[in-house]
Amino acid sequence: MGPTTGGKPRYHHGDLRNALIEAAVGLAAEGGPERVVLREAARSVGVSPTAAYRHFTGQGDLLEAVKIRGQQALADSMGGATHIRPELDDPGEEAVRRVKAIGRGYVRFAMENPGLYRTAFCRTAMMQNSDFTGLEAPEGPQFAAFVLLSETLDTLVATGRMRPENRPGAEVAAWSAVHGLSLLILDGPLARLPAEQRDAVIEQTLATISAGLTR
Amino acid sequence: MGPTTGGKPRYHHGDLRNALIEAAVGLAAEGGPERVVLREAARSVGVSPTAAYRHFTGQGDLLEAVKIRGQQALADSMGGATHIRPELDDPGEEAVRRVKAIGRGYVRFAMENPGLYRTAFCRTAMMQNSDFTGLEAPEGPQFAAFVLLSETLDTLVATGRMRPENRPGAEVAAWSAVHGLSLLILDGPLARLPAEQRDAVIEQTLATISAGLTR
DNA sequence: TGTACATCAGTGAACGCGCGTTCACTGATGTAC
DNA sequence: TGTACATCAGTGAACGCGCGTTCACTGATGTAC
Repeated sequence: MGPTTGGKPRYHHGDLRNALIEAAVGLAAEGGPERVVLREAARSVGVSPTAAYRHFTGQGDLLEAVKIRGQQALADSMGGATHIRPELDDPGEEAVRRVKAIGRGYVRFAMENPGLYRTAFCRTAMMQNSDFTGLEAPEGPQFAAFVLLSETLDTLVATGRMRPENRPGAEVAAWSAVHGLSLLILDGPLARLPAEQRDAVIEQTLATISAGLTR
Repeated sequence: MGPTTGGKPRYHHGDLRNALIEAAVGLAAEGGPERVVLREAARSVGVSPTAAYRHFTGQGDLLEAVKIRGQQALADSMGGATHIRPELDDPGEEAVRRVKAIGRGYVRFAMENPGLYRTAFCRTAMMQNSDFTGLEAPEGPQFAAFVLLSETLDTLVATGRMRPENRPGAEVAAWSAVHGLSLLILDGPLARLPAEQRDAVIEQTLATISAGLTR
């Protein structure tokens, strides 16, 4: 049952936690993690700030929830980027193509959702509580993209495109490249690059990293 | 003439602008860009907040100055990382070694100076005023590291290690990899990696990107 | 060398702001009998 | 089916905080004559 059933606002919202997160995601999309302001999220839902404390321990807790949503959105977007038919006949070619497609999806998401992307990678106090170290595939939908990348890299090995001794840590190399590229485009010197040159530089970086992985 | 000449504080500081920047750099080193607080910098220099407005248009201007200092510190650190004697006999080998050394210096600086590193790449309003687009070598000591990288990549081509058609945009690929790696280590999932594995992953990433550049 | 005066570089008090958070509370809901 | 009561989910006012910034000012410095 939705919160607005009946059309009139009710004293009990019904799904306030989610409504607050969605409002906060909207704020993050507009202005990044520093725009995730508890009072403003409450305001835009039409509820007193105090009400938020029934559902979150505080502002940091809300931000953490938004961060996870951002990670999920990134994962979803990247998943979509690899579904391009038809697949190439050669499975090795196909795996290489997929690695690049994943990277392209990553950078595109960052460019299309800069505030949310920044929020997905912002510093938070909760960080040390996670057991994800970037090397193994963890549980949870927000890590789906990482799993997708890992599997594709495995295929690279299985098809003889990547040497097995280069496999460990390959996720990190790939991730580093697209993450760094995204941030240089969003916040760094590449921000002022014309779209055409920017796209060329993205392709060049994807080519370089995939060539390195298949060395 | 230094500001503390004579030992007693004087009404006219003599070098307040620099003193404020240095205090602010210290704050940035402790807690990143959000710790760069005009009032606190003034406090630690022993001067009223208002005095800062004789030397900066406001907090953003001070932060910008700190950011440039951070970029300079990074450049200095990286420059030092390449000065390893003896050079290798083969100039091609030597250029490859230098590319990796530059990257290693970059990541090490980030790990040793996390707050300052973050500040060097933080978003500021001034950003769009710069004419540095990440493709050409600009003026100024804070870009020395970029110039160093460019020259080394040129050497890679000159010695036949890199194909000329891969040269354009190569800085971006290299920079993206070490920038992304640094941030994943500082703020991301790699933060909780044991030092040994972390170092292995750094070397693996440097190997991958340099292999990609010399494809 | 001395003096008047413009200019420079500081002071100190105050402002408004919006935040996160806490407090005592009340309206709505659901459950035991 | 009705009623008493515990519990849940909200309200509204208030707090302290520290920030960036502005205002009218004063002490120090340097320069023209």
